[in-house]
Amino acid sequence: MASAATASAEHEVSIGNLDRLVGYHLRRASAVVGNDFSRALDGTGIRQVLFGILSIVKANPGINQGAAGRALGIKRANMVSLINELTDRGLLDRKIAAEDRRAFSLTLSSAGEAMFDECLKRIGAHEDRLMSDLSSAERAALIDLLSRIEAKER
Amino acid sequence: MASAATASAEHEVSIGNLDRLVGYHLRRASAVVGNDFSRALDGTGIRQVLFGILSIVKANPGINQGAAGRALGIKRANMVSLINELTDRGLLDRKIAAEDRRAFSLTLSSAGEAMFDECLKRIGAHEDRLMSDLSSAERAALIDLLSRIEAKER
DNA sequence: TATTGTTATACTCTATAACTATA
DNA sequence: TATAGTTATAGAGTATAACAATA
Repeated sequence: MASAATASAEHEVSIGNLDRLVGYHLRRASAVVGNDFSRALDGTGIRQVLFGILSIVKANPGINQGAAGRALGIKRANMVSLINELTDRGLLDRKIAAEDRRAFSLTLSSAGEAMFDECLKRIGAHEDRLMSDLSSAERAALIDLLSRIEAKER
Repeated sequence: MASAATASAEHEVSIGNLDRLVGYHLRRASAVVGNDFSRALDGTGIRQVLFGILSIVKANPGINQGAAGRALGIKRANMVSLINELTDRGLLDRKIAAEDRRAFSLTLSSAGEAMFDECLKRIGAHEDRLMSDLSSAERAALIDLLSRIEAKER
């Protein structure tokens, strides 16, 4: 006894087996959040990846590109232009690492700190808005479930 | 009293505030699942988007490109080459819709049905593997939570 | 006028291979 | 030899604008 499809804007369109796939819902939910993230940070020029870098540099001052990229799942080759973008904008300071002259030591500039704080404030509001239908226990449970899937990376 | 970071491969790298952001974990988990999806369907030439289209056409025989794209969050312009790819490979049948001569009516060919079944089988195993640390209740709860976030699309 | 499908185009993200300079 | 950063390049995914045919 499948319940009749509720009359929606598009007449009777089912997504079929997709509806039971975690991967499909991850993709869609991630896209919804990503789009709203962009709107929330509109005018800052900061995108999801860039905020990730600011966050990891803030948490690990002096970290180098490779380690930051590894922690974020970004390939070294792709880190180059991202780090350039942030240093060119004056948000990151980059200097040759004392212990390893091949590496760059990254820190947030004061402009970077300010940008980080502004973004974090907006992101907090953005997440609260999108997660408004979840209790705080559900929100924590969601993060826990997602982390357990992330751990399956290979 | 923050607990000391467990000694991991990379020495003491924290992702900072990212760890409390649903959006970050959605991105990472979605990437992990997407990568494993690719490996699972290796050799079929079917990617996540393409499987989505096969699934919706199977569930809604005769649907047109626009409606399928709308249900999947794919722009009409981007549907064109995706549908071409599937029809060129003989997986989809496309014919001018009787009721609206502007539109194409899409159905799975028998090769498309076979491909869908094969993919669904592999995807089932892939999801079971990735979700092996979640109970079935947790897996259902996860899909429910993600659906509630998807509903926030605008 | 609005909608279906189309073309052209561009930007972001991601992936690989080959190079340099240091270790 | 291995690693840090770099360059070049390619393929996906996604976004917009403008057009023809049909509604």
